[in-house]
Amino acid sequence: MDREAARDHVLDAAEELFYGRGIQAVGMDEIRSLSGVSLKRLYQLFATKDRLVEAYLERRDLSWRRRLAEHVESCDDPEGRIIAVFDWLELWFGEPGFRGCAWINSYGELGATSATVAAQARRHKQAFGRYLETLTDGAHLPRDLAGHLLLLAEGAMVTAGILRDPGTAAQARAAAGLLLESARRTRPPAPAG
Amino acid sequence: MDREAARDHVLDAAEELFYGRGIQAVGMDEIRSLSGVSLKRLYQLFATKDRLVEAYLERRDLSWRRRLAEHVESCDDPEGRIIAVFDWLELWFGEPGFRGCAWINSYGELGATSATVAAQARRHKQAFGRYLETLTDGAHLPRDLAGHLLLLAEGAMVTAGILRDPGTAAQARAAAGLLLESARRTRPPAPAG
DNA sequence: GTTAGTGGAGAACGCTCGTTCTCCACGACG
DNA sequence: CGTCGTGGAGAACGAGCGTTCTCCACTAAC
Repeated sequence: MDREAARDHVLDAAEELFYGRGIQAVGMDEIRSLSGVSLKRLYQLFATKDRLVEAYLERRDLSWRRRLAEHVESCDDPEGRIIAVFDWLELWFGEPGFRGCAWINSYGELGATSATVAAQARRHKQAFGRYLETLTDGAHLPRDLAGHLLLLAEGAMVTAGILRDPGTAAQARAAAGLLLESARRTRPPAPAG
Repeated sequence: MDREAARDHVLDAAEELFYGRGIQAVGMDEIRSLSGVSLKRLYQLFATKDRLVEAYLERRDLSWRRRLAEHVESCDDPEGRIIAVFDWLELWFGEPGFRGCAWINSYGELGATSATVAAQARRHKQAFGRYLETLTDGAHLPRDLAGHLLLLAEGAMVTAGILRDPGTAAQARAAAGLLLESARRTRPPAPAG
């Protein structure tokens, strides 16, 4: 197994275990068992557990935002794209093993003791917020709306994780629709032609 | 120091440390140091650390909901009470040492490994949700609104904790105002008299 | 065939921490 | 005055875990 493949296996195992059970609850031995990569090699790839955690959050950030963007961009209507964010949340919440947002959970676990984890959570949420702004910009709607949608989406992630209520995403989408409608009223679309 | 006073001191220390730094990051020795209660006595009051965590979350649940209710009930207007929830969030977010919601953080840390903590987080959020329903009921507004407000409030707690943006509560209040307005439009207040 | 190098398996080390134990000071009672 | 019980301080124990080390099998070059 070459270096890249080993790295991927380790990160796959880390993501499954850290996300599913929490970071502190998972030992390096378990990462080894699940990844099939020896402890020696593991420490050659990631010098410390902290580094592995960092790489896990980093890789998940890229894939999470890519998956969201791919779903949203399958919709052509600018306002429809905004709603599509919440459709995607619903898909995500329904995935087996869903356990809330990895960054919210990591922040709760390590935000107070690890500046790195706190910064990664902050960056991830800022990136998500900026993405929502590109969507409201694209629909010629005020950026305030993006901020409101961010709060709704974050609340939905938390609530879906803790309450395990499958209706949470639909609730969030409904609220997003109402906010979008309010925003449209204050700034109607530019006249066609 | 009698049993009750010792118990209070221990819970005060536990709340300060667990909330401020995370549960797993704080050892029983530190609880002893800060509370001034000997380890022996501490274990007489709480047989295990798990029990202490349980008692911490339990007591904080009661005080958090009481503080919220006291602020909300200082307002007489039924719709004003709904907005007052978000005013109180702003006060809370501004308190020194604010670090997000204790239950969201605990759930992120221990939700996957402790059924007790997961259940306490769930109960706390359900109680908050029911409280919001009493407020929408009181204003003769649909319960859907309460669900939407819950998501906004949860999102605000998470975002304020992670992003440390002091404008978060105001954003949430503005969004709540828009949702309230939408809801009022669909179900106008009963005619006076 | 011998040897040097690589990598795997897992034992070992050192630290942290939850929990228990030891020892001692002190006050109450005979 | 002696002794017994209570409670405090903190040492000690045992488990878990991050990290390192040891040992060995295997391969390739000469």
